[in-house]
Amino acid sequence: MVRAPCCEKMGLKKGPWTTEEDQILVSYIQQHGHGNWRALPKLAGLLRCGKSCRLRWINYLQPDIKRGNFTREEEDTIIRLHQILGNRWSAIASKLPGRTDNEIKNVWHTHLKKRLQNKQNVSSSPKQLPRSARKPEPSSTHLTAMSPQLSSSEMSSITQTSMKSAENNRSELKSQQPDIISMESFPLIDESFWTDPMSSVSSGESSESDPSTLNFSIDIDGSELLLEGSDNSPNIDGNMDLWYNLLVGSGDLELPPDFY
DNA sequence: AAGGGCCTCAACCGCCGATTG
DNA sequence: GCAATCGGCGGTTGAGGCCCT
Repeated sequence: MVRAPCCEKMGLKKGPWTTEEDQILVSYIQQHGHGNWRALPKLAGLLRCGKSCRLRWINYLQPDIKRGNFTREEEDTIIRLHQILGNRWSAIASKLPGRTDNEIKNVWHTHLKKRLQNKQNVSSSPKQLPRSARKPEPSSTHLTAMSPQLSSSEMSSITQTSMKSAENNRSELKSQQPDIISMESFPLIDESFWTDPMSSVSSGESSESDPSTLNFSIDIDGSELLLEGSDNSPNIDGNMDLWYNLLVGSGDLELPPDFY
């Protein structure tokens, strides 16, 4: 049974790719596609491992790769998505056509992280705390399941640094509050949400009970999810703008001046 | 001009979930 | 059901270029 042993690295080349290797890889994939990455280098006549070939193709040789500096808009998008998704580079990359996860990861670590840190330092003042001080987690977001309703203390436990941790938190909450919330009533927003035509967002409106609260309801495959932002919440500050811009795609809402 | 430190980014590493036999 | 591989992901590394003194 099973396949040939994996990672037979003996005799395989490492390090930077030559133009000859690039040409071999490109012409092979153009002719045959990349059915099996592990078998590809052998079939193409490359002394590389399949992983190396895959990486080279995805990050550099693919025809629709966009080279060159990131635009300000792209950088802003990365920052916003990172606030919500955390270090899920591939998910962020999927929202930036022509950009790869590796490229985005690099630009984050070399430029954007510093940019955020600098702006936070510059915007610090006795009357205005830095964002990091006002927000416990960089991407914390207040989510409310439309039905059933949760108390504010219950909601605060659904604060997360990424969608992945959000899933974990919901699992935790489910185990703690089995009668209050179910996974079915609190659907996960993942990558498919952003492109899934079944998902839709209604425009934001102030809560009737609390005018400082802004609600957005999202229909995900028939399940309604409410995003709730409140001035009273230390976690929501700024994030309603993020949600709104990302979900509704409006450029009208401006991020706070100290955001960057 | 030299060289030391910093920055950038392509590539590698190791892990994990999915898939396969 | 189990074991092994595959594909994909995020973290890390290091060579080379750039900048500053």
